[in-house]
Amino acid sequence: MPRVSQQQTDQNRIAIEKASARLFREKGLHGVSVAEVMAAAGLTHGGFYGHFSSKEGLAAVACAKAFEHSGARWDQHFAELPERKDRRQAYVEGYLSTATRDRPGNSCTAAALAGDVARAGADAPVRAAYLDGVKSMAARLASLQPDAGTSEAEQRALADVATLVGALLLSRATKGDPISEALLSSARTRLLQEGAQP
Amino acid sequence: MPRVSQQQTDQNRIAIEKASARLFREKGLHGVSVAEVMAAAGLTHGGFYGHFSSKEGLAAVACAKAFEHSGARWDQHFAELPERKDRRQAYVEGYLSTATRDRPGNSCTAAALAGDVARAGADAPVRAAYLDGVKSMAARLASLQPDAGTSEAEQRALADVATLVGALLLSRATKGDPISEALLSSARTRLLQEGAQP
DNA sequence: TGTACATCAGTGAACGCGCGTTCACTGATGTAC
DNA sequence: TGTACATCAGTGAACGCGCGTTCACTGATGTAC
Repeated sequence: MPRVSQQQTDQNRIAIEKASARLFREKGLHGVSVAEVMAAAGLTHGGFYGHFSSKEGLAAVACAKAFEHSGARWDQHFAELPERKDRRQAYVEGYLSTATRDRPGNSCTAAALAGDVARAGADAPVRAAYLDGVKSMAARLASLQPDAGTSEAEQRALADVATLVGALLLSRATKGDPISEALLSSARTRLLQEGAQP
Repeated sequence: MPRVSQQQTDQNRIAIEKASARLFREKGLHGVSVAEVMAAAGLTHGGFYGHFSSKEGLAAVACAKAFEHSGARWDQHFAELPERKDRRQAYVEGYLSTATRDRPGNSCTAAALAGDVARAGADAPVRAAYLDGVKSMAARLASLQPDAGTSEAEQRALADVATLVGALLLSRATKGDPISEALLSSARTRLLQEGAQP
């Protein structure tokens, strides 16, 4: 069943992006094969290079889409929470939950890909997408600071990002031991105390 | 030149462990081949299975050794710093430095392997070694709290670990952009402020 | 609107390559006398 | 102490496998008339 309508082609591309955004977060950039991504999108592997120039290229797109999707979800959620303090609490508690820990394919891209991107070459396309994503996450957290708009708020937001990402990753890596939950809870405590201060 | 003395055999095993402890941290558990590890130890790949039952088995040993080595280095360093506050400051500043960021093969194992271990199966041998390592790192941080010995100190130590690991990983993943240094510096600020409190 | 045909999205076999692991072999080591 | 020989650590070729990527092919799509 070759040659498919333009509309179907677009849908297929979106399906590839969606599947890879999930699978790369779940299994890592080198833990998923092109064939696996294509199968998850309901296609066969040969058609991949009609949509993307390489697996590396897809990684960059998938990373960007994953960040965008999470960001949009938070924006929607925040629309229902007018108070800045409620937003911050919802963000921190949602992020540092066992539900988030147990669904890496569907949650924070910064945490899921940190290790892989840290090792990616300086010219790897995924680095730029990841950098953008981290910046937008930091900007979101800065906007949730009581003194949002100041450079102190930006600074504190960066420390928040580090604490969130570190706690989530360590919690995943130690899952099965009580320390996994303890890491989430102690980071939650620190961040919500921190948020109460100027 | 086959059959080597017992002493040489032991040295070879140590060389394999040392090389893998560095390479796994540098390139990830799946980013280094058995042949690469053996070559770095000055051997050929075939002899590997005389020392270890599998690559997975080596990963567990290498992870444990990497944690032990770092721990021992800090213990030595702390011997010269009698004051708890100086120790904490030295630890935080040493950890959150660009030198540490730029030498992943030689620094924090918890940060270097977090992503890989988070994705490793529940029965992967490396998980237990990693868990032990994180616990000993948390214990070290707890001993540096002003109220060391209390459960609050333990809690705070876990949040410290999360912040350290997150900041280092994100700093590596965003290297090349000023945010990389900003992440280190803002985490440093938070942790040293935090240390000043009860 | 209907028809003829060029286009091209997707298929699946094939490629070259590197991987983890196995194994027959080698010859210095270490032991038994 | 010296000799004969069994042991076994390390070698390097080979295995089967899965990967990223290529490509000849297919036949519905979309266009030109």
